[in-house]
Amino acid sequence: MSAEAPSDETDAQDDGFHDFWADDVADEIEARDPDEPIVIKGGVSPSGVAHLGNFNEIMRGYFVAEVLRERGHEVRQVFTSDDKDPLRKLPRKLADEDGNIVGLGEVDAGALGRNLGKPYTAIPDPFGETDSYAAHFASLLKADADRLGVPVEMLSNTEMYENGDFDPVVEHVLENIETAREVLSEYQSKVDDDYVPFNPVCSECGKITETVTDIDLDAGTVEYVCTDMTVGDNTIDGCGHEGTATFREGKLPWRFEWPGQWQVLGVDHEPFGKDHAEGSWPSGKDIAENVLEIEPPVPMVYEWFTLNGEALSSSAGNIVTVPEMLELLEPEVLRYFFALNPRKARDLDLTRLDQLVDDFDRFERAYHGEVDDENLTRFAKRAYPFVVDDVREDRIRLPYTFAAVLGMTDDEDLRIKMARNEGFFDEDTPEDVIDEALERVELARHWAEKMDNQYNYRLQVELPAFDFDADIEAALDDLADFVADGHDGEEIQGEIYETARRHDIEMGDFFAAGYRLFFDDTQGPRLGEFLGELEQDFVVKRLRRED
RNA sequence: GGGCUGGUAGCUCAGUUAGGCAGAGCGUCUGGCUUUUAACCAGACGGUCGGGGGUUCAAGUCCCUCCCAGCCCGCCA
Repeated sequence: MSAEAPSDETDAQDDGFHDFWADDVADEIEARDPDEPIVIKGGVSPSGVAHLGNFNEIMRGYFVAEVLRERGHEVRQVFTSDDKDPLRKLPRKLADEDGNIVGLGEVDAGALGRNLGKPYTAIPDPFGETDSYAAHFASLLKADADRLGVPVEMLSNTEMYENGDFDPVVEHVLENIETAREVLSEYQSKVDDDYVPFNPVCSECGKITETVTDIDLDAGTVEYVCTDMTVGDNTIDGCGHEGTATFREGKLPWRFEWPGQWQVLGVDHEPFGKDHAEGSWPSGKDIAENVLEIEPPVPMVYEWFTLNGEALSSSAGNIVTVPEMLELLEPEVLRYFFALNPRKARDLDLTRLDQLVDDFDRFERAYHGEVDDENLTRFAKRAYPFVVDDVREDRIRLPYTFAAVLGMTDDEDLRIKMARNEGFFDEDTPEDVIDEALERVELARHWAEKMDNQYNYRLQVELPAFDFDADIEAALDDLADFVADGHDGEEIQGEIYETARRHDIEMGDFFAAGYRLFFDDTQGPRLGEFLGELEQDFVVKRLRRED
């Protein structure tokens, strides 16, 4: 993704106020005079499903990364999978390698249950495709990032421990354990004089343990006992094994691990959700500054969005994945969604996706200077090049709902003709532009089907149930005769009006009768032209209400 | 109970930094395109900017207070 700097975007920069939030964050990062490459991180713990909510972590950082790249910096965007964390409870839903969401019943749940307490990287992939549960999850996220055109480097925490990347951090924290305890105890009441900020992996049962009995800094090892671990209301049994672990055979508690990642990776910026704003961030910042003695990254808190008015929840099934979204809209529309102000809690209402797409189209027109809205135009001038891969003027965007209407037929020529009739294409519109514009039809069609809304027109193969007045029936018979004589769609359309007038029936009632017969609905596409495209015998029989 | 972030038209949202006429799109309604629906054109309707108070010549914007929502304030991440 490359982006040219719009030439008319200047004055705002002088006084520290920008039209695109990513510029504000970029300013803050630049103000610290960071080493190149600038590192922007995101991260999650592998859970059951990689859903769209996780993409805040990736997309928010992405826009900042792109802004910095445009300003001439080298930027490395990384995403850590916190995959040395133990599996604490069984997920209720999982996503398979294609992003389809499946219940636990469809995988070997028993195998998962036996692995409670073990690091995600030590648990087999429930789908048997990749090396581990963690690898499965990471590959889903990576694939989704690719789909959205975001170059992000996936990093495994487990590997970072194995490589020894964390050795200096673990060593430093254990060396300064008094300070570490003191700082963290401000945030966690559990921290006392016995607290050891290191959790070894039990060499016997493979679970993460919490009881360290001795530290040997010279040898770089700790002694531990594999005791029970309390997780919420449940207890994960320890095996009682007493052993020795190196700094690579365990992990830091997350409150230390997060700042540890900042240190190891040299993180300059990290966006995080509102849940971290009050708990983890203050402690992470404090630990970074006063235990690790590093500068914490520039933070950015983003609001969560809701889906169809409810919080995202994989257990409640209220989630959507990137592949699912990309069946309904273009990647750039999804990118646009994440380019909007992160501080606003938004609702992603799938029933009103047309609204989101309309907003995007308007945003795009604003970039091209075609919208009389100063605020929107300023935002679009700056942000659009980061949202759309390939900035061009010749694109034609069919309104989403109109594209949905075109989706009632699979006949591409009919789609083109209808779009032409509505003025979206003219005689000079190049074929590839038309083809590109029509790509939206499949998306909008999926949406209409999935939502089963008013745009979900289906030609009825069987004669629907109906109840017409005698004069309407007579008018339908007349119209049938007209069609039987052989006329094109435009003529049929005209004749519908003529017939209705002749029989002195309400235009709306007559159209409603037509939509009932062909779509079993009260509305539909422009009827005459549509009938003109269907097989004549079929239309005649249907108008005569014959099976 | 304390803290953080939000609350602007029926819906989705700009505008809040740095006080200066309450805005857009969609929806709705009316009319138009000598043709219903979709689209398009014109117009209209639509507001206690969450409530109240304060500062100011002037407040959606600043201050105080209250209400509502989400999150954090055990553990974990």
